[in-house]
Amino acid sequence: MSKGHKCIRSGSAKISEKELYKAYKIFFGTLVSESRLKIINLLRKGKKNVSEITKSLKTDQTAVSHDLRRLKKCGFVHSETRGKFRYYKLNEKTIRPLMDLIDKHMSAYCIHILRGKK
Amino acid sequence: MSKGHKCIRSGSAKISEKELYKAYKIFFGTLVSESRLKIINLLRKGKKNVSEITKSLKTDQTAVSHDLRRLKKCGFVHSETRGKFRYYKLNEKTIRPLMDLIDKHMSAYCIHILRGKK
DNA sequence: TACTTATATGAATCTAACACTCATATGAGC
DNA sequence: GCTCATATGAGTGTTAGATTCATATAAGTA
Repeated sequence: MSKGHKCIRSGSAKISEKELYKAYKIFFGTLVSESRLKIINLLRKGKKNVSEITKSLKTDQTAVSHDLRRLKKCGFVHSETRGKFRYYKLNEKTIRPLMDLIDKHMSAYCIHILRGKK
Repeated sequence: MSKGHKCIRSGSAKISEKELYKAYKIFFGTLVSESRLKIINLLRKGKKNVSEITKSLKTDQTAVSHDLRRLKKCGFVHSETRGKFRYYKLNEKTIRPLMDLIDKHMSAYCIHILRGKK
């Protein structure tokens, strides 16, 4: 069991360790973006459609759609279409508690992270 | 309160929104690295010194030290010196539960993240 | 003291991952 | 057919970061 390929179960599929790390990379890479983090923090307050997000962040619709696509791909958000609007909402099961933990961590380490080296 | 600069409290200091996002970026950027994730996952099993980590990951000591420095700066790990050895251990308060949540998330979304577009 | 082991740091280089933007597509409602 | 809402694709420039080398510090040991 500890020799050879390590495999991880994801849903019904088996994922190699290499693939898992690739997924991690995409997942966390999604969060290294001010605009996507702002979208997440906005959606923590409740569901919003694309126009609302665009207006709220004072940015451009195309950029928002690109960001939402990546957020959705990584499971940060879910979407729901109503007429010509598409509403996005936070993944309540994992992402909300995760962001709450991040807040907690940041309130303790933010200054440390920002201060130069060491 | 909602107009003008938003400020966040971190420990005893006040942090502007801009700085907060900078910290987020550094924090998550730390996780977009296979080697650092491997270190974290290794330390989830218990404390290890630098040589042990280096051996376990079959890599080079310099690289490990660089990674540990960043992990420490961001509050992922703490260290404790014993003689000429330095032991690193996971931050139990926030990072362990955070990684547990990530595991949970990954077990549901990993395949989705890996599959091409959409 | 000098030597070895353990760990950290600094600097330089090379590269890949993004953000951003433009142009366009799709699709709903009117 | 037109407008609004949203998505997609492709191209480009920028930058963060991985990696490596050379060296520093610091503890233990002979």
